[in-house]
Amino acid sequence: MKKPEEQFLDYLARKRLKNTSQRMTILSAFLRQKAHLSTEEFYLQLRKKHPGIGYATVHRTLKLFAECGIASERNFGDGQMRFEVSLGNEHHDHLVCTSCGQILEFENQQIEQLQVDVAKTHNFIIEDHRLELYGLCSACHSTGQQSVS
Amino acid sequence: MKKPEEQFLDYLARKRLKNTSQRMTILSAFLRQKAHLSTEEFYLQLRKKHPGIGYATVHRTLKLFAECGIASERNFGDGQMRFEVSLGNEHHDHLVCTSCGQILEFENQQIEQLQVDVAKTHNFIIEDHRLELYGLCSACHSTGQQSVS
DNA sequence: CTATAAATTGAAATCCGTTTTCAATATCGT
DNA sequence: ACGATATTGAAAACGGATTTCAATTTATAG
Repeated sequence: MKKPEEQFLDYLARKRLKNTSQRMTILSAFLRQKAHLSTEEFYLQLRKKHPGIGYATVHRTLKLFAECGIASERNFGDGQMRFEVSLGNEHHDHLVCTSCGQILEFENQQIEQLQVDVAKTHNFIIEDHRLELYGLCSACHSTGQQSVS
Repeated sequence: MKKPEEQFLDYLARKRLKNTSQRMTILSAFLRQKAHLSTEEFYLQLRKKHPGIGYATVHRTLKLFAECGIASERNFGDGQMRFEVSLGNEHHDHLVCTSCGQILEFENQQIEQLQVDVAKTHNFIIEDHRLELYGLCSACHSTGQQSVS
């Protein structure tokens, strides 16, 4: 498995794009982050340490990460695009807490297989898929908490 | 099972909202439509027969349908909100063709059960979920068609 | 059947996240 | 170091969803 840094640099070289300090700063911050942050949230985090980097650059760089395969774009229906590290983090689906916003990942090979079966019966070729369960995470329902607002 | 018309009128009465000709026109057009239309697409269709009805009214009325349970909002990641008749159309997931845009529905009870199992192991209470398979429908891959553009 | 209060309507304006524009700056191959 | 080319940050533009507002329609009370 190639390292994300390497894969990104390869991609830049292949596309004749340039290696800039902003891109490297954003990459290392991105690889360090754990949560599924939106562009806005990520930008606000980054700005604390690197106030010089603009929102547009962050946005463009996250898109580059997605293009070169080290990140994947996610959309949990809240109107914000989110990015997660995908390289070295194999396919998984999500549990999204509607109370605290926490996003947990899970894998289930049986579900994956059943999806393939469904596709087969509809003569459909799967390119991608998404499965999200929305509800209350353990912490939120055990405290009786229903909402953060 | 209550009829959609009835359920909508009950909802209006309960909320002290008014029964207008626009709302009834939109309701009957909505119940008649088969595809998973976006607000914009639905509005353009409707306008052919009912040019007097404005986009804002269509939008507001579709939201009312969702509130009262006869429609459900869907988001297939293309940045458009879509509505489908949900009353009398039990839970199902979707196959979305990335070439022609067609949206097929399917149900799979085994997948549903596995989702419940996953939730249980994470001590998570499911309120809702979404499963979408993206790829090429039968028609699109059998003709070798890869894109409509 | 009015009169009146309240909800609705359509057009236009606003919102809000995403994406693009553009002039100044930085990078990279030579 | 030079010159061509890509990148940057700020601000503008974009696109779909939502709200505003004055005019109109509906429902209720008299």
